[in-house]
Amino acid sequence: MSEVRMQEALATLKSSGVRITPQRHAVLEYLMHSMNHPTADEIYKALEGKFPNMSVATVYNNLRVFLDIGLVRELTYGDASSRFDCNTTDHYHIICNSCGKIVDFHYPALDEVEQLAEQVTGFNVSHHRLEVYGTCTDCQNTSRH
Amino acid sequence: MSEVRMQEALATLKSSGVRITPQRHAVLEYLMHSMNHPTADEIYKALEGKFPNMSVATVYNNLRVFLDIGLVRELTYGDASSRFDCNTTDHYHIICNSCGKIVDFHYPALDEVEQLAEQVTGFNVSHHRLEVYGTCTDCQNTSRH
DNA sequence: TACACTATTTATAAAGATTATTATTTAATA
DNA sequence: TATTAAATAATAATCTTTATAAATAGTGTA
Repeated sequence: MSEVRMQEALATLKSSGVRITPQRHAVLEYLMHSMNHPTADEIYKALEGKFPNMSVATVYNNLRVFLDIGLVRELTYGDASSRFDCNTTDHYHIICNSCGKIVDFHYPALDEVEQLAEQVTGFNVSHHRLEVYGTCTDCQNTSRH
Repeated sequence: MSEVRMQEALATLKSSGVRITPQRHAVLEYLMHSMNHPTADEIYKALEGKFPNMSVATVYNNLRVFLDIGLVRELTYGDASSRFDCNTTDHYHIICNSCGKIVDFHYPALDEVEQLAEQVTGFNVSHHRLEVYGTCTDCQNTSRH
């Protein structure tokens, strides 16, 4: 979104010894300005005009790099494509059963659940994921006809 | 697990107009007696001895049937294979980062989260999913060397 | 029990997402 | 500018799941 975050991200990449290629820059920029958690293919198609020769593998490679450095998060849902989220602050997602739209929402991190799970199972807990499902306002309206 | 549950499941199938074929019976039985949320491929391989000519599609077809009737739940994790859980009572899963083992644990359903998400986003919430990740006791021990 | 009807199975191909491979190109640094 | 390791492009391969069509087999009925 903001130019500041983009500059910070570029600095993080540089300090990690990652080269800033035009394709890499474009993928990162698209992610930063995107509000809808795009898939790898959506990114690929969006940049097709600017980079007619770009390979899908390049998109995946760069997403992997960003993941490793912690610039983006991967959202995986079953057999469908992964989606990528450059907002790495603490938040959860609510997903529309009808159109698949993903919306962010905030909620105090569920530390209790982690603690209870740890006690009951003996696991050494690292993190958790939570998604809420439902029907978004748009789909509620269209189905009202 | 118990014979009673198996009989109930068969009755549910019959009353839904679903035929009880040997393959279907075997897949259901394997799921019922399985404690580790198997993948479609694991079920397929496990029944290979008994049904040398069985097709993978048959396993998927039957799992789909069981899903539709509500006898099993599908657990999807990114690009890896889906896993199937015949325990349809309210519970969550904790997953080992190291070996992938899935263990059940109970926790009061997170109604508050659903309510808050509904208020904040305007969605009409249907359900949620939550998974906790960590290292299981076995993997904690083996890594201690 | 035999028949008929339709669901189910099998075998195979196909789709779709992601990864692997390798030759070519290019960014960063001296 | 030259060098070198990293990144890209093009392609093939892998893996899970679904689609298709012909063959098989359950189940109700005569």
